[in-house]
Amino acid sequence: MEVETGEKLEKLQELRNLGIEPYNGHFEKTHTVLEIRDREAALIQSETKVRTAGRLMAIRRHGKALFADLQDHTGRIQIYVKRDVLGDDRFQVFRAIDVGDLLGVEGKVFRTHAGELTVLVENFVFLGKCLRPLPEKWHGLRDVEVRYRKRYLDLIMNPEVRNIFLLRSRLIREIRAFLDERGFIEVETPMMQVIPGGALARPFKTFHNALGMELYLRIAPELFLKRLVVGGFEKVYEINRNFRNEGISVRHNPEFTMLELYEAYGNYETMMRLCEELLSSVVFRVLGTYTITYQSMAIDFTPPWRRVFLPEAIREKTGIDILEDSLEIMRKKADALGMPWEVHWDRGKFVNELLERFVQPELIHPTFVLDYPVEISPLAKAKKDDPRLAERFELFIGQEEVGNAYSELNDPFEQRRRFEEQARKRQRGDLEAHSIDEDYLEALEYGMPPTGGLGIGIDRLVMLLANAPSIREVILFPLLRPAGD
RNA sequence: GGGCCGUUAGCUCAAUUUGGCAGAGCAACUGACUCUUAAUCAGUGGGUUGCAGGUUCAAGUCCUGCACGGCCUACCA
Repeated sequence: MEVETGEKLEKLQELRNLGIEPYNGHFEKTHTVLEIRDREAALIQSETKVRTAGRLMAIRRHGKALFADLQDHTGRIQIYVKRDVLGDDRFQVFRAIDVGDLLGVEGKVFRTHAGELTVLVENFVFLGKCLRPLPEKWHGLRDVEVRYRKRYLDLIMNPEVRNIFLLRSRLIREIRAFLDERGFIEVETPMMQVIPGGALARPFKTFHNALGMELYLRIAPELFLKRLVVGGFEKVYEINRNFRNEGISVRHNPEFTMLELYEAYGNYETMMRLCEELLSSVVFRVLGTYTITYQSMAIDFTPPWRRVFLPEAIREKTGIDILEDSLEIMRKKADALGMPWEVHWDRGKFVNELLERFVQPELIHPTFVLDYPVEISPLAKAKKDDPRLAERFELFIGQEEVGNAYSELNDPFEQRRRFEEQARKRQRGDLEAHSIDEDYLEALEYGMPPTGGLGIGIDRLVMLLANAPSIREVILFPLLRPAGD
């Protein structure tokens, strides 16, 4: 162990000499810190002895007495330790107690002359030794790399970080409550898949030894959830991890959390209404308001939300008609706009680029973008009045894509044609193109009802609500390279 | 993948434009102190300046390479 723990090890021995086994403590709480604060008046009046436990975050020694700050998962409270109250022997123990140690205390609650709510310690149980110094008490832990690598220290030291993850937990709980109330069933589908499908992305590959076969970590649960719709689960959802073998950025972590839900007899219109209701009500329940500020953008979740038609929006911004213009014309117009393009871009790629560059920056308030080209929507139903477009929308909030939904393609013949088109792209070297999934096609052949499906990126939603500039601030353990020495 | 920036004590940070004995606060340790709360007062210890080379009489500082991280960009739905 390192040098600075040497003194702490001596204290560990000192505790043992005083008859305390530092790692054998047991203690049952009667109150959390928050409960003590909430019930202060009654506790003081009835002179109730509370039992609470936590980590010592500061110690202020005063000779024959000391004050300390005890932190649990609900907050901090001051404790007051007096030799008068504990007696000489037990007060001695506090000579060997450090900031960072875990302690259970029992005593009456009172207010000091300075007005600080305090537990007067009459009994205590030592619950664990901290052998390393905690980061600085005032500035906390700032080093971003250390914060991510040692998230436990980040959580101990920085309450605003703890709050982000509490917010994340509440958000997910509210989403579940909303869907459960509406009769959705939560399910879990495979993370390890033989054919990674349901999205256009590169997968992680792994290997099953006993079966002697390659497997992929899922890039989406979509095709399995739709198999369940075939099976008669008419309303299903899954909140779980997806894995995509792509770049890391402030908006991308290789593993990230998605909500996907499917509703039989729905379509993208019903998904739009559901999405609007779900997110606006969940935001309101978690934050108590419909309006937030994200990175200096004022965002209003009050429904109804704006709807923008993608071909129209692009035409307005660029003069490009993504349906009528040939690739050649689109390239010329892009040149005129000063937008760089590449030879291998097809129409779908062009649309994405145009959307991102010219439309997306204006999508601050929640906005549905509708009418995506079918080429980039291989699992979505085409529109009846214009088969070049899919019954699909994406949801943008704060300039970020947060959701994606469509009327699910349930025609097995058409789905096969779409897969075959994707396979051609794949053969041409597009590693993100979808693979042909025969097993899924077979499921469709048994008949899938008309169905609406919706996916929502949970991490990005948490970023918005927590005003977090990086996805790493909302993922407890974001992926980092191993630390070098 | 490319560009820019960063890495100094356990933590937060200093270290003259233009190389000259590596410092402070917190934490730790010793002592005083029974209402303090960034407690206070007196004292003490603590560094392979991310790693490896190079230039120089002399490198935290200049140069090269590497590692890790951050931001931008690219890739990416």
